[in-house]
Amino acid sequence: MVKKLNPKNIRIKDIAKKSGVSEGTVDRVLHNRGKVSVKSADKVKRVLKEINYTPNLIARTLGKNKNYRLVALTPDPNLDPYWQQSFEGIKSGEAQLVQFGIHLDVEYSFFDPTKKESFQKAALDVFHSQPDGVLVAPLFYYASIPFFKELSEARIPFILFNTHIVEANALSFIGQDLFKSGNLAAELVSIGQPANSTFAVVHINEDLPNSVHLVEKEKGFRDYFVSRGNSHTIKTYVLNNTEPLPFQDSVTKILHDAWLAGIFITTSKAYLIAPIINKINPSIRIVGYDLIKENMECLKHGSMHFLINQNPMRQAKLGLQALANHLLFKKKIPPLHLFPLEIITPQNVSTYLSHEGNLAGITV
Amino acid sequence: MVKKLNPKNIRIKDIAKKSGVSEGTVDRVLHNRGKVSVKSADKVKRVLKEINYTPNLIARTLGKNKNYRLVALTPDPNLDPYWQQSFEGIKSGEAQLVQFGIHLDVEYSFFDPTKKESFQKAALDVFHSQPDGVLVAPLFYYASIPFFKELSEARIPFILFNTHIVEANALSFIGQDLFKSGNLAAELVSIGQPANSTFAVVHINEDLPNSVHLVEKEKGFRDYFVSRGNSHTIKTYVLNNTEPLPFQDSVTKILHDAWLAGIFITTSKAYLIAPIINKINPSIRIVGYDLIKENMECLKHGSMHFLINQNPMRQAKLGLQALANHLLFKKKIPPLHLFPLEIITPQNVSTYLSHEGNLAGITV
DNA sequence: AGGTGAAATGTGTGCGCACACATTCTAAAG
DNA sequence: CTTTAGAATGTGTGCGCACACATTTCACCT
Repeated sequence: MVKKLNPKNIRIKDIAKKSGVSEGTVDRVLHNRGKVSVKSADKVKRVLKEINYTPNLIARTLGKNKNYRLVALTPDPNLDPYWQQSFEGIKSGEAQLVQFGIHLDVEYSFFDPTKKESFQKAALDVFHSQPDGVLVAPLFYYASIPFFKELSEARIPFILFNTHIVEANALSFIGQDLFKSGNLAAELVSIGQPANSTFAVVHINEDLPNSVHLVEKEKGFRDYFVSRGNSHTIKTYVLNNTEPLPFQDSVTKILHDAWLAGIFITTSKAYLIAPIINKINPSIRIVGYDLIKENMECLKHGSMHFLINQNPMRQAKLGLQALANHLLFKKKIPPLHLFPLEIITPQNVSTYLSHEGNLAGITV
Repeated sequence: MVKKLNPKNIRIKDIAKKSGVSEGTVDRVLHNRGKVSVKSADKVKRVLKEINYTPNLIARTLGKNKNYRLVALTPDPNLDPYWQQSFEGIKSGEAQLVQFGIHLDVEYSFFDPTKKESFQKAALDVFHSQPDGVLVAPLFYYASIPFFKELSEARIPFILFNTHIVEANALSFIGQDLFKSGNLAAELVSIGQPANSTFAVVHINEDLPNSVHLVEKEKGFRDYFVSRGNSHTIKTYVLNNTEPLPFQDSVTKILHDAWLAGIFITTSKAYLIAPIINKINPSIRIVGYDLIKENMECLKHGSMHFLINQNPMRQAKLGLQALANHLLFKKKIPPLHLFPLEIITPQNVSTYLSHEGNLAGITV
């Protein structure tokens, strides 16, 4: 095997030697710890400028014998398979970090994704426990703003995922551009469809005006047709009661309302609608969200045609890793990490499944 | 900040204490270095069984003062934008590893992707340099088999990407399932199209019988229609001369041959065809491969409708990281890492672009 | 000149592992 | 009973960094 001593990497020791001071002084300059004379600081800075020092991130974490305590503030995974996947993503990120000797104390604070008050209570708990970092899916705009203000003031770093709240001033947002997501849904629902078709946007089981993310998707959906001067008709429906019988009734009513060419469901609950629709009129194209087991069944059976994958698992996993990168490796975190809008069809769904999980490496 | 001493992680030292032997003995047992009495070995093994020891991968690399020399055997990036992206992926992987203090000597051996002999020569060079690991895109089946045999015998680990050669007995393959890729292309080209349509498969600028990957895609394409008992007609064309004039001629001939509803181009060269077709008959749907600049232009202008992203950048990056995981971290590498088949449309193409590159973390 | 305190600077240690090397044990030979 | 090779076992060191702590420097005062 061909091997040779590594000549490349520059250590603090090298900088110290080059600038004629001790390692301690270099360390103080590098970290702005003060207690350095102007003269010494200059010497070190000059050397730093001429060579390109990149600290060894691995060595940096070595001496860390402290445990960071992080809290994930997300909807209760037991209430929704979507959030179940998100939960698994955090677990998976945790496990990966353990492999590298990084033991995080990850705690959870769950809330009911349909209840604003539940979120508020959970957020309060999180703040009182004063963690070292927070990963949060801020589903409720107004309820979350004061929480973020508190965190900021307490200098507790936090990362948003799933729903972007720009004013939060978070360390980073990880998720998708929901407006573009709506654009894409519109494209998928209308490909190969005749002019003058009618499409429906259906929101299921949510407090629509308070749910920015759903509104954003619909905006994108409508924008697609408007900006292309298309002659299609778009209708919006909100379904709240998901009890089987009244639900079936409302779905049937939608179909009687107009002859639809396609339906766009803005949540991961498309599987509740698809089979009903399909029985009545199998030619209606249905576009939904997420690789939930039930949705994939519909894809396979042909009662649903497209899914847009929000990849909650990877979002959460990345969120946790970003927090670790920030706290332990002191890496710079990009403030925005937008995921691609993944299109799932009956033909490629299987390739997304085998791919989830087995992410074995050293990178995002 | 809430912190506390880490109680969790078990070190070699702990195992040594628990089993009443020294760290050295534990180390010898862990790595099968021999020179351990049966009695001691048993004591250690018993402890190992009861506790779940996971070595700290970071600490493992710390003492490594050797440089591993890796060689990437890929088509010349200057000859093709697709391979340019692959090249960038390797570079990016390298940079990421440097951040963690891992300095790899990555060398390159390029070949002409259209010339078998060029591959053979480059492969020979690689073998003679006796690297510590190889990352290779084995475009030519028969030419690569003896190369892999040599590597195996010399116990040089190698990873395949882009094209899978099962018999190679590689450490791992990273890429896509090309048969399924053909399935997907068929689905995309036929969605919303009337029954009894005619579709064309077009191979561009390749030695078809020698190019397993293209044949596999066509098989998948045809299989889709056959297995669904569809009444469509499929035609195959091979275009070799890409000089503007004769090329335009052959494309026009294809269109005169039959009234086509859609065309599937099996390489990343769809951009050569799309504008020509679009001018003659803009209703023909075109499905191609890869986020090459030229292809994306066609998407935006509407002369192309779907791309399947093979993600050469991430394939190559993962390949390099897998090699590092194997050599440095001694992680187990999954023998097959199949990428999802990503569907690109005019509406989601931008989300794939911003996403490339800014992969900042500690994981795949 | 000697003393003093704060500022500046330097030194030492540990993180967990791999591996080189030193030491101890054991059994057979003398 | 001693010697000795060879096996078995134990100890020490370095990787690069962060941080605690020890030491030096120096201006200023008595």
